[in-house]
Amino acid sequence: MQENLPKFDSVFTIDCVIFGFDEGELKILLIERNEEPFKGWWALPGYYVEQEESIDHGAGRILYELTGLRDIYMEQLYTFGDVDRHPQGRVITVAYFAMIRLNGQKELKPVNTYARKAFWHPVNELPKLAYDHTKIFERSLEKIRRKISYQPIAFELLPEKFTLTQLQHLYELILNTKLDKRNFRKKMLNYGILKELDEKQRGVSYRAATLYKFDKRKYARLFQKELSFNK
Amino acid sequence: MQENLPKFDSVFTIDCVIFGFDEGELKILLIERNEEPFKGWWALPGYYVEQEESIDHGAGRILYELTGLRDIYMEQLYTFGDVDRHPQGRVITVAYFAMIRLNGQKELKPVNTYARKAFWHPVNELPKLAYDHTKIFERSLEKIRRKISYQPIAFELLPEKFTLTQLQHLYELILNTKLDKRNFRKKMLNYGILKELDEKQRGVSYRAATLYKFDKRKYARLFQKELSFNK
DNA sequence: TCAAAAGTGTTTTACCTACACCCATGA
DNA sequence: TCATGGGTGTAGGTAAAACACTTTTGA
Repeated sequence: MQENLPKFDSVFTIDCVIFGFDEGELKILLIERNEEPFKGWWALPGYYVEQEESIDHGAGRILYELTGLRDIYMEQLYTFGDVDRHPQGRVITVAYFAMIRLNGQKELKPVNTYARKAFWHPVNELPKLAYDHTKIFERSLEKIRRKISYQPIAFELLPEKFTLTQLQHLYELILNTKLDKRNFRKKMLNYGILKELDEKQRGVSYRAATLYKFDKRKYARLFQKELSFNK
Repeated sequence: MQENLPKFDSVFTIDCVIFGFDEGELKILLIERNEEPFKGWWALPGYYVEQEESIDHGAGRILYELTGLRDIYMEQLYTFGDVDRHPQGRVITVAYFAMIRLNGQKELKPVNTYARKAFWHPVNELPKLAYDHTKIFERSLEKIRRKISYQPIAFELLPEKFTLTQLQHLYELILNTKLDKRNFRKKMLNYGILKELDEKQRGVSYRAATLYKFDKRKYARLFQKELSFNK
């Protein structure tokens, strides 16, 4: 950096809101902080962006270091830049979010000692979080609610094979509402992005449900095209 | 800021994409830079965020200093943080956008000498802009396209009194498509957010069109409520 | 009287909504 | 055989899409 640019005591960080679905609950990934300020508090995984990395790269790196999770596709949510959001000075944070599949709940191992541990926490009973992380979380919840209403992103949270009822429950959870079973199934199947499998649910004490898979290619064709105003 | 926080040679800036509608064209506000790098180039109005101001505040201040425009409601668009986006070092920028009404095209007077002048430029024939500002502009155009498809934000660009045809032309311009006149009018009037005035267009050499006003209160009631998934 | 834009209605189609019963399975 | 969720269809309403002609005005 050349000298003729002003220098500020400014710091940027990244914070990640990672949603998962487990045991019938919507959860987010939290860490227990191992550093001041807010030592011992729970917080979103977040840390400083390095000088020589893009913020997208930083988001991936930080998530890995604090949780051991790798190669998660995250989307930028919003940038929070109130003056007093950090007790020690001016820290602007770029929030990212992602929805991921919890295959068998692998253990989360922070690589960085900055996090004492990382764990999944149900969104319904979140405690007070460090900094303005509660606000960041709330904004991300609004975001996925809005998004799920026009793109079936819920698949990202489900196991590879799932039943329509599981899918419906997830929608109901995220949207905090009840949906009509027949209408829900009709609509989902109509999208044409579900592949019905020959397989059925196993080990349930009631009629076993058909399993479905999500068809990524058809999904992309349907939802990545331009949104169009109705003529 | 306390000493125990790492210090980076990092700088944040704000860049503003301000849309206006004039002479039947969609325009954005550009400045001519009066400082290196890119001295003499055209760029989005943008500058450094100060230490003791929130980024929202910074956006308003910077726009005022570079253009003389005040009290414009801007919305955060996206944060751009590639490593090489600024030739002199690491600069992360938060982009904001707004759509404003050009009442009689007041002259734009930069308060800061950093901008030699500020002016409106049609979006269809934009030259190469400084930094990655072309990319920022393109992203903001996508954003208003998407947004106008579910919220009638086009009003913000129009004069207080406007005809339905003017409104339709603006939609067609932003969406880059032709719309059916009858369907367009039906849909717009059905929203119930337009007040028909007793007044007609004047000074045109054809049948004068009825003027309409935008009903802010009804608009707010309609579009600020929660989006709901269809049951 | 001509040019130019204003203004207007109907039919078809697609999708959303509401709603209730029988079926298959394991305990 | 019972409890539990799986699975299915139809009718009514609303909104979008397609489509063409008459009216008004000033030049």
